[in-house]
Amino acid sequence: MNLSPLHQEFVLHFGEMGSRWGINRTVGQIYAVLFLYAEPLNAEEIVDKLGFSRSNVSMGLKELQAWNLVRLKHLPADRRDYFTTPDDLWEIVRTLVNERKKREIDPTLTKLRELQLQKPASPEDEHAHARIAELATLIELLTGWYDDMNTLETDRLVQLLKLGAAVQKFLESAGSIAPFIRPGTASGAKEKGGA
Amino acid sequence: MNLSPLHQEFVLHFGEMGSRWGINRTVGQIYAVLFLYAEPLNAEEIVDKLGFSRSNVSMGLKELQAWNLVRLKHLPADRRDYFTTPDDLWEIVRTLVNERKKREIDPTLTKLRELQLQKPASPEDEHAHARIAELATLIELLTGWYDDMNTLETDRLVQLLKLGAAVQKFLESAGSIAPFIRPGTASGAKEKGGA
DNA sequence: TATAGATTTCAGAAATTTCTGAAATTTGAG
DNA sequence: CTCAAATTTCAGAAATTTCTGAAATCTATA
Repeated sequence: MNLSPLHQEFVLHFGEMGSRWGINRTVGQIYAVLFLYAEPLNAEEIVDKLGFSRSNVSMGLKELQAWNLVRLKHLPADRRDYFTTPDDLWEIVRTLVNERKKREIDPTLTKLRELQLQKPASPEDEHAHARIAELATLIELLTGWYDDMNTLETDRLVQLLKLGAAVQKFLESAGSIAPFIRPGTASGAKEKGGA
Repeated sequence: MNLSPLHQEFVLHFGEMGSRWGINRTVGQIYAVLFLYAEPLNAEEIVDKLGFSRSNVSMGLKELQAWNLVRLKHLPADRRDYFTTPDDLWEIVRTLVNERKKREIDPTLTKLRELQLQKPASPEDEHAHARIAELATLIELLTGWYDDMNTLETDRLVQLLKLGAAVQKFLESAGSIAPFIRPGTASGAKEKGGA
């Protein structure tokens, strides 16, 4: 590995973590290198730094592109592809969450809705049905909230995050507010399942 | 597979998704079965329903316990272990997020802090350092916010989620509020990286 | 404390995923 | 259009993960 100790340690860690996420070690390391360097890198440079085969790097980059996690750049008078990660970390976070939602949540929601159409054929099915409905409602509430937050400008978002639970203060005086919320949203949420 | 069509379809889906998450197909399916049934199940019943080997089920249950995702129950005059998932879905969500945070975020934050102590040895290291610092700050902001929200009662949390981006309305009138926030928090956050 | 039922452990088999080198394809400059 | 550089594809090798059956361990109670 052709990296300074600082770079190397970061890259190795990201590789490890990569496998706890959906992506694999190689992809994690490639991302880490791109993340750390100010300048865009081409595939050959990544090969040099990480010591993977050229084809492996190619596949890794392809996967990162599928995740929208890297940007493709071109330098004048050089037809190789160069890659970077966005400078703005919030852009990265948004992409990451969007993509994970797309892969890990949305298909489940679709499936749950589909299952809700099936006619239950036994008391056990009835119960499963209720459970599935509850789960769908909850996921809709969460993803609806997320989509909503995602429309906020970063500065606003950061303001809210810093506010944290203090935002709750407003809810106390919110008897006056609740009525303002358009009623037909992800809201329908059960008041709390029937334990 | 010894399951009604409804159960089976849900279980298979969860198995698939399980592998997109950190857990594997088997564990996902075991969880799915426990989630759907009102009554606690013992290992043998799971073997019967899913057709895995007894030892595989044993390992799967152990992993689910390590994730805190199942509860152990005992029936009178029966010394087998019975397993369920919590009735309250919010409890499940909280556990899930807590555990993923513990496994996927916290170790990275620790590592980043550790790397920040290293002395940069080149201009490239300087840049990497800045990047790492920025990332650490952002993660601290997010996890700080999460910890904060996690202290809220479920009802409050749901209220806030339903409010969604509308909560932003308060920020407009928040010149008056910002000062109230204790200053020494995850807040220090850079105003927005230096693109 | 002996024993039968329940659970866990573990080494190797099976399955899956990742990685490579070689060959094929794409691309742009001349 | 041709050629050389750059990238992608792909079949099989290597590595890793998952799964199993058999043996070991644990545990409640008679």
